Amino acid sequence: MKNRRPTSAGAARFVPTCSTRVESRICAPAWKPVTLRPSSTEDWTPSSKRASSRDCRRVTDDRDDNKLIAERRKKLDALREQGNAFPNDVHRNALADELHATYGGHEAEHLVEEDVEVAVAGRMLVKRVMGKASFIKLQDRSGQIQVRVERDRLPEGTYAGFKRWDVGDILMAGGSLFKTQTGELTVMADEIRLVTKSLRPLPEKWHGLSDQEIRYRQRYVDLIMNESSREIFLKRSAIVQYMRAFLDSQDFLEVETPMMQVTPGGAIARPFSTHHNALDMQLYLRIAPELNLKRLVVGGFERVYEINRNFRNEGVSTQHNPEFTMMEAYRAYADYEDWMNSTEAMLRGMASAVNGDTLVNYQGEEYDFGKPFKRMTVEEVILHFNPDLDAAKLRDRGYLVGVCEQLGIPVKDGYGEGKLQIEIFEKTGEDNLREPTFVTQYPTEVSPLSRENDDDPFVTDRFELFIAGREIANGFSELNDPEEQAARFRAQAANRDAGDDEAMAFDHDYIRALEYGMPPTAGIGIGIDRLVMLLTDSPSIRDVLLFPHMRPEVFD
RNA sequence: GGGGCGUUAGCUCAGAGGUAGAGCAUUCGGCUUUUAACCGACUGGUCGUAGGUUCGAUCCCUACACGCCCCA
Repeated sequence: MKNRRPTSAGAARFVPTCSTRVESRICAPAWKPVTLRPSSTEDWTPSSKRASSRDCRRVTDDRDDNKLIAERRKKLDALREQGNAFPNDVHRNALADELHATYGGHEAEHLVEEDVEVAVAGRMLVKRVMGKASFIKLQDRSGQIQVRVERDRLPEGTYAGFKRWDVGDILMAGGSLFKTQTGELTVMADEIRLVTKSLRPLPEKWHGLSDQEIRYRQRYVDLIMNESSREIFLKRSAIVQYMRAFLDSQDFLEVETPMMQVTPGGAIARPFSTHHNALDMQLYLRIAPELNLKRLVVGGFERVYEINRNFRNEGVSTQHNPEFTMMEAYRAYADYEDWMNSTEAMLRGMASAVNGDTLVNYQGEEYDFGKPFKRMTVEEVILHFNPDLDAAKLRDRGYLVGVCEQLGIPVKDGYGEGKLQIEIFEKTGEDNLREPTFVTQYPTEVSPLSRENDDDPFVTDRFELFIAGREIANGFSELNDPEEQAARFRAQAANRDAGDDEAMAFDHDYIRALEYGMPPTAGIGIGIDRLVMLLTDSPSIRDVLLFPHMRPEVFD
């Protein structure tokens, strides 16, 4: 494996730090159930301001001649005639799920006696008109609530207007709670407003939206229609929150380091380049934050971490997105074994917190995060999956070249024994590492930033964590000998001169920083996107990215 | 970069070398406790794009675009 922090791919940057109700502005730990306070800070102001002149602008768009949209535009035109078609004086005092939680268990008669007045708002996803009365369902960020709309309970003319509203429109309804004959908690509306007109029809109510391309390109439609998709991104947020809380509780400092770098470093990967006009210079988007984070350890921030985007100019696949999210953490006075232990503890706690179980089901397989993770060296993995190989010759270049040829692995002149081992490991081992497994003792040759093992300088004090055949984390004791690091950079530079455009550049300032002295330190990188895939049973990285990279859509 | 599959109404999907179909949605009518509400009537299409073969192509062929999957 190349010396990158998790090869994690893809990621979405949308990482809300607070999953509690926005209104309350109170963040709860992700792994605790979020409690919703009934009738909290959202008050409902039933007044509606009358239209100002600016609202009478007629905005028409004749680009789309779709009948369904044209019909809705006409309805919007009528709304503009009547006043402000896009009011912003709408307030609610209840969320759907909070009402179900609080009143769902109440007896129907009891509920009537209580006379609970609520104001709800959301997108109308169901509309059933039965003459002079109707049932609708509104969806807010918490869930759905049914509303009964009766002509004779509303001001004159309101019901006639309501009948012209469309599924997809955003409404506000005020009234008291009751239960229908089948026991469904429902709001009996004595006020109802069309708050925002929707011009585009939603997908069909039963099959929903299944077209993958539209789900990715128009994520907003996917989020409206597919609860499973909403759940993935809620869980993604909970995962990141758990990780932050885990690190914060151990006194780690969260930092942000540059995305734009003069010398991209910290990983072996192809960068994106860009140009700074005022300075007239080429800049690169970072491929990893590693070197900057270790500069901070030199500076005395002994425990730091960053959760942010990396960019790698490589292929796009179910496992790779050009920009992806990585957590990197560095801890002074610790070694790679400490990081294996805390990584294991963190993932165990995370699985319980996020999924309620240490058993993780992924694509038909089950992995128990509750059991101790396996630990094997690179050479042990190679021998385990290639039992015919001669253990005594695993560091014999000629022998390894022969093995590679047998396996159909192209061998380049510059490859040493370590690189050849890793090629064999990747070809025959990685996919088969299903149960959570720490693979240790990566060859020094492919680990230019890792500390050599004291007993065996052929390898470094480094590990990668594999789950379901995929690299989830990469960590090591950091190389803090500036002269050794300079020699490693020179070796990389030689590779670069030999035509390897992924090889690391010599970073003079990083060497200078190490020359001031970096305490013994160990670091880790965890690919957030792949972790989210694992914990949400998602087969493609695009499923866990809100806006995955796509070729541009053609609008004609 | 290579290979396979796909692209038909707003959505979910059928379809066959001879002027294009269903369900839902829309529109109109009916209906005051529905649950994919129901009943009746209507409407809706450059069949991804561009060429080619053919008397005739949405269907066959080629290229391209976009997507999904696999491989490098």
